[in-house]
Amino acid sequence: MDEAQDGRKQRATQRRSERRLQILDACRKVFSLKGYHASSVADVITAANIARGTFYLYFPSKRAVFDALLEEMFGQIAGTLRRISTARGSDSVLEQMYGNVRRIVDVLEENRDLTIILLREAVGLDADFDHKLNTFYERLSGVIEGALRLGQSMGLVRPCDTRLVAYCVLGSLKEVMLRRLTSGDQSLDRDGLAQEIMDYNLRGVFIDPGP
Amino acid sequence: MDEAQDGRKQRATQRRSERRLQILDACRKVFSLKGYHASSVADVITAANIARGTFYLYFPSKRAVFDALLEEMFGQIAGTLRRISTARGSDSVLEQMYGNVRRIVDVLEENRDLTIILLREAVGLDADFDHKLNTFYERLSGVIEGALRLGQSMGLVRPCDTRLVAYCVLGSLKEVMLRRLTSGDQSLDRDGLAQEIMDYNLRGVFIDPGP
Amino acid sequence: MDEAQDGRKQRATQRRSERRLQILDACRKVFSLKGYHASSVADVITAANIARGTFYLYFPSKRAVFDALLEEMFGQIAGTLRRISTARGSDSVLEQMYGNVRRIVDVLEENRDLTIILLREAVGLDADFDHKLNTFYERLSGVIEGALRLGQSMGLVRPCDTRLVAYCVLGSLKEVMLRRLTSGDQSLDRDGLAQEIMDYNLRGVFIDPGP
Amino acid sequence: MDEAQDGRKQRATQRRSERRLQILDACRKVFSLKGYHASSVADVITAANIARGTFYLYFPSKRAVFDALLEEMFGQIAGTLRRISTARGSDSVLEQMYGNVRRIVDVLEENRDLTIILLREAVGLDADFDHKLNTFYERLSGVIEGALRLGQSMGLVRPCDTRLVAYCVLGSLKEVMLRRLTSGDQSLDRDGLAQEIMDYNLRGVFIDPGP
DNA sequence: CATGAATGAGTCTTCATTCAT
DNA sequence: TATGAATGAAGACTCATTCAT
Repeated sequence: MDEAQDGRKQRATQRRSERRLQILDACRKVFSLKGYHASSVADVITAANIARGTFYLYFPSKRAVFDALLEEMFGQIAGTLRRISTARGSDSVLEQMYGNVRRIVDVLEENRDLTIILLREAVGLDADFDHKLNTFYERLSGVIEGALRLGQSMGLVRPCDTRLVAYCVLGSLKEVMLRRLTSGDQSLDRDGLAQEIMDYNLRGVFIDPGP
Repeated sequence: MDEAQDGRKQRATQRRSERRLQILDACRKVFSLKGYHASSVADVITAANIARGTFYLYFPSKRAVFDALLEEMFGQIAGTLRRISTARGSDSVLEQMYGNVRRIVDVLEENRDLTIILLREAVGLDADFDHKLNTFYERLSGVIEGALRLGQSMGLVRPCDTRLVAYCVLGSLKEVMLRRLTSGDQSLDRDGLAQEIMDYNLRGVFIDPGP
Repeated sequence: MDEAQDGRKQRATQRRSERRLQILDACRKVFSLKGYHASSVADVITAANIARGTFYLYFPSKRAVFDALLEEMFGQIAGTLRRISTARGSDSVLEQMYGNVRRIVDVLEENRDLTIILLREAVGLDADFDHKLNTFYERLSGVIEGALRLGQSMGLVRPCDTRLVAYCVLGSLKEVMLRRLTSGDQSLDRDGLAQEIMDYNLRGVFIDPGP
Repeated sequence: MDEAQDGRKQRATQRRSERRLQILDACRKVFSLKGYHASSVADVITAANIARGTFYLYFPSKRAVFDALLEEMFGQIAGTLRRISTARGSDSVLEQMYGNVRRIVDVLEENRDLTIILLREAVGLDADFDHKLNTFYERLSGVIEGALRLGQSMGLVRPCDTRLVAYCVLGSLKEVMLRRLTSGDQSLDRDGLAQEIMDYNLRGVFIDPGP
């Protein structure tokens, strides 16, 4: 393969990936506005300013776009999580936990559109779709469960059904963020929000009246 | 009106309400299997073994059935909740709380189909639908928030953003129950489940390492 | 057959025909308000305050009612027409013609509902229906054509294609009455209306400028 | 935009308008055969030999086609009418009138399908539909009324209620043409037909027996 | 690569008519 | 005779996907 060819191919690949991003951007906007199911391919191509056929040149189906968005989101969330370190010189465990929660809140708020899509779009329109979304949450709760197990081994987390509690943690986060993002209520700043979530998950709501 | 007529009318009313239940049952089954949006009226009438027109004789639209199911569910849940009493001779506060959680778990498990429908139904396809579902959850979280406020006034609940924490509680319950009901994992019995949920919501996951 | 039986039968027949009239009345009202096609059997039985099945006990179909109304209307119109008489002592031919037109106007205005139905409801929803309505108008134009022929033989009507002109007469009457009844414009009284129609049909619109 | 693109666009536009005409043609045929209301979209697409979706690609609804046909017809009719001129050197007033009637007859006969649709379509099934059709005839009778007024000011038309007489003229034309087109009776040629209609409308049916 | 016209299976809902009671 | 629950064929319209240009 000569260099001219090589260069041409690279540029082509680049153009292709730009186009892809353009479509993804449009979908993010459209889906978050009307919801995945209510958004038609017509909406998408209008927003992306491309022809109908072009859409199918970059994605095999409407659902494939959703998959890509899902993947993107998972990557971002996973990327923010830091393993709790007990190494000498590290921040306190609580501080590290708070950091994780805070960063997740940041990611979700900064990807408001995507987050709303994820939290609202539930299962039911097609089996494939169901499976993808389910898997996504399973992966998330898997990460949380791992953290809980680690915490237990470090004596930081009380004995509990880690699988079940992971779902609790995931569920509380989902519900709070969905309400926050869709209601637009920003009376609490991100710090406060992260703190409340942390407090709730770490300590619950109870004040032990004592013996 | 003579007695014969009276009797006929009564029987007619009864038959009518039986038919209605038959349709509701079919919808519960179908909706919980495929989801509300993915279920067509055709699915429903097949399951109910009735003619297309008969469906519309008992419900003005597909959504009306959903409304009815929603109402039924809310009634059941609301009916299980008991106000925490500190009157002399009452069970301990913790026991009363546990009772509430346990009864909710019971209701949800015993209405598996309905619960699954509620927990997974997508928003976004129909504004009316969205609104109904939203309102339903708002009512639920309102109940929880009221309980938290009461708890605070009784010195049982720590100071917190009750609205936000109510969403946390709701979210954790939703997620756990959805996973349990859809995965079919019954490794934990209902008592254990209620206990875990209680522990999580009351005490969080943390063991304070102390000073 | 004994007399008791006979009496019973008579009373039954009478009840039956009363019931029939009650239904016809309701149909007249309903059809004239919404039009035949837009009126459902449900509308009719509500208006008649009878059960669905009862309707089909007295009429084999919705269209059959329309036929009956049609017949009734034709009878009334035909009944108003008087043969023009040239016998000594009769009113003048013009006066007799005016009388006919005037009586038709009366009948149509006094059966406003029925008239509107007839004039508005056109063909197109079912072949049977088409045929009935067509026949009705054919009978009417037949009567008019007969009158024209008679007029010709009496030297009162100019030579013309009587069939075609009969349609013209019928058409002009239909259109004028439809507009009058549906617009509610009563700026002209019945006398004036009849006079204008007569003038138009007898003399046309033209003033011969002369030689 | 380069020339190749330009050419492509032009051809596309042309194909589009051809398709549109193909559908309009099919509708004309189908509607005139069964009537607008009785014709289903299924009938139309069968006749046009296109897919269901294609129909909705060119027209937003079944009624929209009707609107288009209506507009087309009105344009044709309005286009045939010539204002009566009394300028020196013009044809005689009678000849000009005859010309108008004759041309209308031509248009109606040459658009047989369309004419039949217009003349028989039922009102009452759809308010929008009713309104469109009504407006159409109001426009037509408006044109006629204007002509009558002009005639009066020129001393050609006798004093009369121009509005009412306009309806008479319209009605007579409608009825005659409907019968002619649907019965297929062509015993009279177009010249004779126009002459009869003219005579009827100008002079009526009467021979004044004189004093 | 890009286009957009064409497709057709699938959706909810209506309503004249029948029939067991 | 009267009832009204049940029927099911038919209707208009949507939209993800394909494919010839």
